[in-house]
Amino acid sequence: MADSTLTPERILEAAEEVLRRFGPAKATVVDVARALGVSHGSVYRHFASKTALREAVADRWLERVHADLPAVTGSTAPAPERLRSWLHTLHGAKRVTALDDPELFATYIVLVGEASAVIAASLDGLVAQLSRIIADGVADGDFAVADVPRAARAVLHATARFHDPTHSAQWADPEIERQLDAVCDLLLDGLRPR
Amino acid sequence: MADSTLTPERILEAAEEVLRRFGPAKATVVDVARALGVSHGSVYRHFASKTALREAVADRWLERVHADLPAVTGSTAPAPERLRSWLHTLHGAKRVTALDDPELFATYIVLVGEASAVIAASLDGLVAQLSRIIADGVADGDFAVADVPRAARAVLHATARFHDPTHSAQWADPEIERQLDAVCDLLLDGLRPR
DNA sequence: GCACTGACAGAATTTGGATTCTGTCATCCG
DNA sequence: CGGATGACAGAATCCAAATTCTGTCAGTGC
Repeated sequence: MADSTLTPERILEAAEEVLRRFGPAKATVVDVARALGVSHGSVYRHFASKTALREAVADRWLERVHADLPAVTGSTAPAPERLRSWLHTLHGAKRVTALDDPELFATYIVLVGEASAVIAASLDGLVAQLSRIIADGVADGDFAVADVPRAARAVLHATARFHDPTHSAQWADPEIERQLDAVCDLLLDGLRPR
Repeated sequence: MADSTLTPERILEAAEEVLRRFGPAKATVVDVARALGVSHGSVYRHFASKTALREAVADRWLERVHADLPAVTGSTAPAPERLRSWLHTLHGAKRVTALDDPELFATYIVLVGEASAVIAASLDGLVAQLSRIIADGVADGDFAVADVPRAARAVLHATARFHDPTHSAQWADPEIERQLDAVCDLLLDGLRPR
C-alpha cells in the first residue's frame, strides 16, 4: 500500500477515492489514512485540518472540470463565436459531469459549497478568461464595451443557470442547450457595437 | 378558537402560522388542527394530503411575493425602462423578504422546493408578464425580437441569480444591485433593434 | 534527526427502542 | 344527511447512550 513516501498528492488521490466510495458525509480522515496504510496523524502533517484537505480536493476537482476552457479562450476564432463556444464548453463540462455520475457530482457540490474561498478564486479565473475574449472582440470591432471586466462578470452572472451547480437538477431538461443558446443570442447582441 | 366554519382559507392561515413558528421540518398537520381547535381528520376533508396543503401554502406565498409585479407590467413607461424596473422589482421583493426574516424565507424555500408544479406555474406567469412588456417594446420600435416568448424566458433565465431563491445567500452582497444593472444593460442592448 | 505512531480529550455521529405523525374510516351528532 | 371526530396501522421521527471521529502531542524507531 505504501509504495512511495507520503506526499500531499498521494493524500489527495486517496481522499478522492474515499469520497467517491463513502460520500461527503461519511468520508473521514481515518478512512483516508487507512487507504494509504498510515496513521491519521500522518495526514495532519501535510494538511492542517480536515477542512483544508477537503478544500484542496474541491480545488483540484474544479480545475479538472474547467480544464478544456483555456484552449477555447486562446483559440483564433472570432470573439462572438469564441464566447458562445466557451459558454457551451463550460456548460457541457458541468452537465456531463453531473449526468454521468450524479452521486459523485453531489459529493463535489458539497465539497465546493463548503469552500467559499475556492469558489471565489475559481470565478475570478473564469472572469479573467471571459475578459480576454471580450477584450479581443473589442479590439476587432466585434464588440463595443465600456468596462470589459464588468461585462465579463455580467456574462457569467447571466449564465449562472447553466454552470452553477445549484441548478444542476435542471440540466437533464433536453431544452437546456436551446435555452443557453437563447441567452447567448441576447448577450452577444448586447455586446455588439450599434 | 373556532370562530367560523372551517374553510380552506382558514386552514391555510393556520398552516402559515404553524410553519412560521415551528419551521418546515417540525410543522405537522396535527399542529395545524390544534391551532384551529379541530381534529386533524377535519383538515383532511379540505386538503387531500399534507403535501397538497404545503403546496397551497407555497402557492399563496409566491403570489404574495410577486404581488407588485403586475402594476409594473401594466405601467405606461417605455418598454426598456419598464423591463428594467420589473426585474428590479422582482429582485427587490425577493431580497427584502430574504433579508427581512431569513428563517421564514428558508421555510418558504423548502416549501416551494417541494412543489415543482407550483414553481412551473409561477414561472409561466412571470414569462407571460415579460412577454407582454417585450411585445409592447416591439410594437413601439424599442425592441426587435423574432420570438417574444423565447426572449422573455431567456431574460428570466439570465436573471436567475437575482430571483432564484437558491442564490439568496448572495443577495446580502452590497454589489448585488449593480450586478443586476450590469446584466440589465447587456440584456436591454441585446433586445434593441440595430 | 525526522517522519511517523497511537493514546487521549472533547466534539460529532450512530443506533435502536420509544414516541409521534400521516392518512383512513367506522362512528357520532345536530 | 353532511360535517366532524378519534382510534388505528404503518411510516417517520426523536432521543439518549454508546460508538467513532478530529486534532494534538509525547514518544518510537529508522
